[in-house]
Amino acid sequence: MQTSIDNGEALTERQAEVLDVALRLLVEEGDALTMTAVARRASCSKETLYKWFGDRDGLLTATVQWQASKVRAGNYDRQHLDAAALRDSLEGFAVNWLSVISSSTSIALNRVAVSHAGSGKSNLGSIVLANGRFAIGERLKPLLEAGRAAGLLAFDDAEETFRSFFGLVGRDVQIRLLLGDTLKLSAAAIERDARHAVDQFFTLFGAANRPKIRSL
Amino acid sequence: MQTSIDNGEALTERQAEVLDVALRLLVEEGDALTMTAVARRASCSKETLYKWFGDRDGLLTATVQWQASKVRAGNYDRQHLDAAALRDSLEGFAVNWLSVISSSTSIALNRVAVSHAGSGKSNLGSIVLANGRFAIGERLKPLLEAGRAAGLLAFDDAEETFRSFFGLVGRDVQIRLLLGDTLKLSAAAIERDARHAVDQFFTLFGAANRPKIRSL
DNA sequence: TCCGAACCGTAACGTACGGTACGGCAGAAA
DNA sequence: TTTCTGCCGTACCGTACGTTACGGTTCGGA
Repeated sequence: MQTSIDNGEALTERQAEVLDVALRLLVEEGDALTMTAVARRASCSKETLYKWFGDRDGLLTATVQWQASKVRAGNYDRQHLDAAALRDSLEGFAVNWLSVISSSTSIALNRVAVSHAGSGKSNLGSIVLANGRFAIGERLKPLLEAGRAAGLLAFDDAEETFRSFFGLVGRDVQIRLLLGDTLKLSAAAIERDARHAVDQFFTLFGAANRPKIRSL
Repeated sequence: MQTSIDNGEALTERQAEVLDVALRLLVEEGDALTMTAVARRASCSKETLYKWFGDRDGLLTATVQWQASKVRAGNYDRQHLDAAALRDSLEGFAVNWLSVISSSTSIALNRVAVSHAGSGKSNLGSIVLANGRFAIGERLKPLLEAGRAAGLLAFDDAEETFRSFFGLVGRDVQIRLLLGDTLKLSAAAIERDARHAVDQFFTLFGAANRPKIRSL
C-alpha cells in the first residue's frame, strides 16, 4: 500500500514535457498508446524514451506519478473551525473529488491502472490508489477529527466515517464513467451534488442531530 | 444505454461450456486472454471459436452476457411490506451487491469492460453497466417506491435515492478492488457492512425520522 | 578547434497474437 | 457403405508493437 506517494525524481523540463505528451496521448488513446506515438508527438527518439524510463511500464508509471504530483492539493488545516467552516471544507473536498473523478484525465488514468492491475503488469493500480482514494482519505481524516474535537461531529472510527463520506459523494459516478457511461457533470451539478452529499453526511454524523453519549 | 439486457441467443450446451472456460480464463488472465488459450483449454479449435463468435470481441461479449444471464436474481416484490420486511429486502440487496462486486468474477469482468470502454473497442462497458449498476437500480426502485407508498420512506426522486443507497453500500469497495487493493470481505463483514449501510439509509430516508410534509 | 555526451530520426529485429486454411476424424443420414 | 456435416488439431500468415541499433546533428567544455 501507499506506493510512492512522493516522486521526487527531479525531472528535467524536457522530461516533464515528454510526460505531458504521454498524458495527453493516454487520454486520447487509452492503453493503446504506443511508444512510437509518444516519440513522434514529443519529437524525441524512442531511444531517449527507453533511456529515461526503462520500458513502456516505466513511462506509464512516470506519467501517472507526474500527473499525481500536479494535483496535490493543500491540506485543509484551519485553526478556527466552526460549523460553517467545517461545512465549507467538506464541500470543498466533495467538489474537488467529483471534479477530479469526472475529468477525462482521471478517467483515462484510472482505466489504464485498472487494466494493469488485472494483468499484474505493474503497480499502476497501487499508485493511483495511493494518490487518489488514500491520499484524499489521509487529508480528510484530520478535518473530521478536528470536527469531532470541536463538538461538531460524532463518530467512532475516522476511517469508516471517511468511507461513508466517500460513498455519499461519489455514489455511482466513478464506475459509470469508467465503464463509458456518458455522464455529464456540469460545475453547477457538481456544486449541487456536493452540497447534497454534505447535507446527508451531517445528518448521519452531525453532533447536533445526534448528541451521542458514548460509554467509555 | 441498456444494451441488450436479454441475451436470448439460444446457446448450445457446448457453447456454454466454451464460455465457461473463457470466463475462467478471463478471471485468471484478465484481458491477456488469448484465443489460442481458450481453444486449448476448451479442447476446441480456433476455427470453431471464430465460427461461433465472430472474433475476439464477440467471444468476450458473449462471455460477459453469459455470466450476466447466470446472476439474474429475482425481483423483490412482496405483497405485505412492513418496516421489517423493507429492511430485510434492503439488506438483501446490499449483501447481494457487495458479494457480487467483491467476487473475482465481477472484478475480472469489470476490468476488461473498463479497458474496452477506454479504447472504444466494443460495448462491453455498456453491457456490464446495463447488467450491473442499472439492472440493480431498476430492481431496487420498485421496492423503494413501495416503501414510500407504505409510509416507511420519504424521498422525491427514486433514482437519486437509489444512487445514495448505492453509495452508502458500495463506498470505496469497487474502485479499490478494481485497482488491485487486497480487500478481504468476509461474509460476516459483508453482512455487517450491509446492515450498517441500511441503518444509514433509514436515517436519511426513513419516514419515521423525518416526516416530510411536501407541498403539492 | 576538437571531443564527447546527449539526443533526434529512422530502420530493423523479434515476438506475440488475431485471424485463416487445411487435413483428418467421428457420427448421422441415406 | 458412402457421403456429408461439424468439429478438432495444427500449421500458417500478416501485422502491430516493444525494443534495439545506428548514423547524423547539436552543443558545452577542454
